[in-house]
Amino acid sequence: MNLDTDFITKLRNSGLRPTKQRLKICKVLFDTEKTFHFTINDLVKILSEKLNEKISLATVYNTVHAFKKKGYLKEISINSDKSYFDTKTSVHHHFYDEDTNELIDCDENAIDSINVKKNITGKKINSIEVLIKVASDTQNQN
Amino acid sequence: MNLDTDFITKLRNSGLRPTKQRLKICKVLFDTEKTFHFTINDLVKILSEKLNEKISLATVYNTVHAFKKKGYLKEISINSDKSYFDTKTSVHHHFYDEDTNELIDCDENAIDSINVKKNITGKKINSIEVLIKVASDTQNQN
DNA sequence: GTGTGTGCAAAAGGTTTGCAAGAAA
DNA sequence: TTTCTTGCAAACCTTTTGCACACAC
Repeated sequence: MNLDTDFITKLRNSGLRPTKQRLKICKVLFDTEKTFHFTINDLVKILSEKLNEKISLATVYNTVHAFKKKGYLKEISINSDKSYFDTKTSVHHHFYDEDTNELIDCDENAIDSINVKKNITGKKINSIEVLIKVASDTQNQN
Repeated sequence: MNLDTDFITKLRNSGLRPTKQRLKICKVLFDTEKTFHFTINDLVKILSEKLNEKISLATVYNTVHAFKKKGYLKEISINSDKSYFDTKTSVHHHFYDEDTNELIDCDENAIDSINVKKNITGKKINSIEVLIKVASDTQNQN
């Protein structure tokens, strides 16, 4: 498979040196047909537990932020104390399951495009994102 | 003015003892015709600088969380390292000014009601909130 | 070789917790 | 007097930083 070569090219093209660590992280994040959500902690865990790769925390942070800056990752806002990242970088909406704290992509056509009739003066809209909070139908809320 | 009495009643009705500290915090948060956004740090600053009230951090956290639990405050999600709270507790949308990190309420009728055509099976929708990120029109992005 | 990237440990925020002292009921 | 609340400091967790060493070019 030529994935490694692809990643090397990808990194080089964006001015990032294709180091061993970055390639490992690429493999975890982009070597899959599916996009997914993760926290830095998730990523470190996957690297160390599943791949037995111990990449230092600082390097993981550096890499994730570098990838975000290059547009390979997106940071997502949910009520939380930590940052979530998304390997799907296009603008899209999310469900947030309050029972499980899971973040789920919303089908592209499940929500009609949103028309903002009144914007802030002198500002341009960079993104419009919807967060739909859901919870179990039967369970009581507290 | 009977605001103190109002707050005392409000607190008592929700099972919270109307302590000196909680009443001071009530005054800052609810003794105004306007709703507003704040972080815990903002609140501590207002209390200490403007009102010269030094309420311990732990107490402010306790109180804000108690108020949130009782539905007097709402926590808002934006890409950030700290929690924002909102004294307007009804479901509504926000602009987030990426230049200034300011959170601005969106006019109620600036966005049409959103129709979610496909929900997660077995879950009920608790809220649908839109975050519109804006930035200066002239400024370059990086 | 030069400059960039990595790894470690320490530091820095924001938030939570444990516990003794104080206030409300 | 019993229970809830406060305040302080320490603990915690996520994220950032400084610096020496290592690697990519």
